Amino acid sequence: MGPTVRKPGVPCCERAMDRPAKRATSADVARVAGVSRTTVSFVLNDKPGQTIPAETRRRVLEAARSLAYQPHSSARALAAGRSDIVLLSLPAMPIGAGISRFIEELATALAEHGLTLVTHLSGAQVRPLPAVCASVNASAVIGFEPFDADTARALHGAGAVFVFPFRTADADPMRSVGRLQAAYLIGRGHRRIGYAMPLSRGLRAMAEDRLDGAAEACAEAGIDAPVVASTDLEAATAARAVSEWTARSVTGVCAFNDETAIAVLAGMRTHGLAAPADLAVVGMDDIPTARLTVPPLTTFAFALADLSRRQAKAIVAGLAGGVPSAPLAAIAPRLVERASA
Amino acid sequence: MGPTVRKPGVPCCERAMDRPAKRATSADVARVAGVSRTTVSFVLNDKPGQTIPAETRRRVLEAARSLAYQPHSSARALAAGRSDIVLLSLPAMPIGAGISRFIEELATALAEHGLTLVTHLSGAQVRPLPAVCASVNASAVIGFEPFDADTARALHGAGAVFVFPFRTADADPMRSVGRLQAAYLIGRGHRRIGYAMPLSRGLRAMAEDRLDGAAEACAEAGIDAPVVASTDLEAATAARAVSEWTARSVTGVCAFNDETAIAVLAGMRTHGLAAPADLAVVGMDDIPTARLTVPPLTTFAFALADLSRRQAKAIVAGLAGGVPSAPLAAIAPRLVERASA
DNA sequence: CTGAAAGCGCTAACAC
DNA sequence: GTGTTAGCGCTTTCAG
Repeated sequence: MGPTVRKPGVPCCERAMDRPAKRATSADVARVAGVSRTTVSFVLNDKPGQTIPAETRRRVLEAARSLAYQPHSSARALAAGRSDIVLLSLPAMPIGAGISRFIEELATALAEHGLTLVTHLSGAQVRPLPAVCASVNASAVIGFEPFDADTARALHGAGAVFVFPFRTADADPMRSVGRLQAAYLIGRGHRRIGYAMPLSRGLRAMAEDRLDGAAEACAEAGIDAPVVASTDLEAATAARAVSEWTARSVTGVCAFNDETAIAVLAGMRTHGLAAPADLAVVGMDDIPTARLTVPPLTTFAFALADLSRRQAKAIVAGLAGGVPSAPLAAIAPRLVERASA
Repeated sequence: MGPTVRKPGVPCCERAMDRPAKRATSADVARVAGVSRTTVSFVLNDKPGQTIPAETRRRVLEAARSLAYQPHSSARALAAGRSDIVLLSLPAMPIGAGISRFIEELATALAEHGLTLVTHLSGAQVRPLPAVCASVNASAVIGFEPFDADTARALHGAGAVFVFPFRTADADPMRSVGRLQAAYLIGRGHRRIGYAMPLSRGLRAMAEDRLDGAAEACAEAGIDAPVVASTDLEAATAARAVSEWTARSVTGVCAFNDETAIAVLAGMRTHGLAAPADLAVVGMDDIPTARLTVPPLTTFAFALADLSRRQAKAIVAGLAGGVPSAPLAAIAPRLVERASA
């Protein structure tokens, strides 16, 4: 391939500077500003209840800037007894634009309160969450999936002050997606519902919850529980699932998520079936490519935008010793109606 | 929706225990084991060159376990002058199964060396990387995208010892994807290549690099530079791009990534065109749904698996003061041949 | 209003 | 081999 011309100024694989460039400490700032470290600490954190002369303030700020002073987070955490880190644990599932956006907004909202969000992709092999939490010294950890009792205990033990799974006592977002999907289908006159489970083990627990929700909706409508069939993201496998459904006269299927739904669509294609006439399918997530299928996928999506604000608020309140706000429970997916159901 | 039955033992929105459950310190362990803190530190980190009696070791370990001792990471980082945190900066793009897997493996490889990986989704609004780096006190930061000089400098200033963008001096993986895509098409006899750019601003820089690679391949083959058309993930927009290509007698198009490729396929459909006969399209990433399109998408994918091992190795070496290993450069996407080109 | 002093929990020279 | 002793950089009472 040969050496290519590099854009100037773009370092590639850089080592530390020869002399590790000792970071300026708060003592340095104090010296330059001609005040004590205490004063520096006060103005930099603008401690309430302190009345520092404007001139002194200015000098300190000026000194800090000129030295490119960056408080040492570990030292601060050690002294203050708490870090400004919030850890977000993400399940092993594709992170689409929706979730990215949620994360971005959550990070922004948290940043406004001086908190830093980092994420940890949980996975089978990876370090357990409590260990990561301890490593980064997180003050709070947020989970997309509920934590089991052991994990929660360990998290507390590792110093995490609060734990905020999305699932709350009042409502289970996972359940509600299944519920909403099934209810939508039932509302369109379907009396025999199918459920497309992912074959992937990692998604199992979440899928089971969603299925439960769908089953609840069926029960309430007085129809049979969903006919469950599993599939991976392979047309052939999905085709088999489709056979099961048609054989049992299912007319509408809730897919675990959009990817699964797209697989179902592909499976239908190999049978020469078309949605929604032959079989209606509804997905979940509204992934970017959901509108590019034939027919465009009817799906649901979490309104992640305001969720992020609420989560941020709850965490800040929690860290401040308050009680997490109740509205956290009121998270429901919204319908994105297209043409597949 | 009504109250639903909760699985027992699954906490929902948990506050810290009433009494914050003072974590055991190394002094506690020392007391219980009847030794000094130094000894505790030695056995717990099993410091090389120390020869501690097996019996003492056992007592210390036992005491640590019984107290559920967890070293305080901030204190450790402060004293040792370096944390065990590696920060991975991810661009604002969908994280598919491939990247997830890469991250998981990277985390595992790093964990084997006592390092903890956390990730940060970079985005427009979000806190700048150096700030996050400082907050978590990362020892190293890895980027999927290259860092500009300012960022790199700031990163060092924030205490990050090493910076390892994937792009190296010898080879540019981004460029090479464009190159490979175009070369593949050229190899199949196409003499007039199109390039599908994403409309999304965030992807722009990456896309430009890939396009450069494609242009290089064209130049080397002695054919015209790619005909560039932009599209978002909407069939109508993509259809317009397709018109541009067909109007300029393009017969094969390289798409920025699979999602863009799928959009192109959708755009072709609205024109009644079929791949690869009317227009060949090749994607990049091998996203899960790439095999579910009609026709299944021919695409490329990074062999992330061994990349992760090499990155981990390089980082460990770098942290130990060594020189990052050269083979980092040799990262090339592999072809996933299906039917769209 | 500002400074002195005491740690936060841990590591690492250096003695014993 | 193990304990003693300094700090790491910062926050935070408590005097001045």
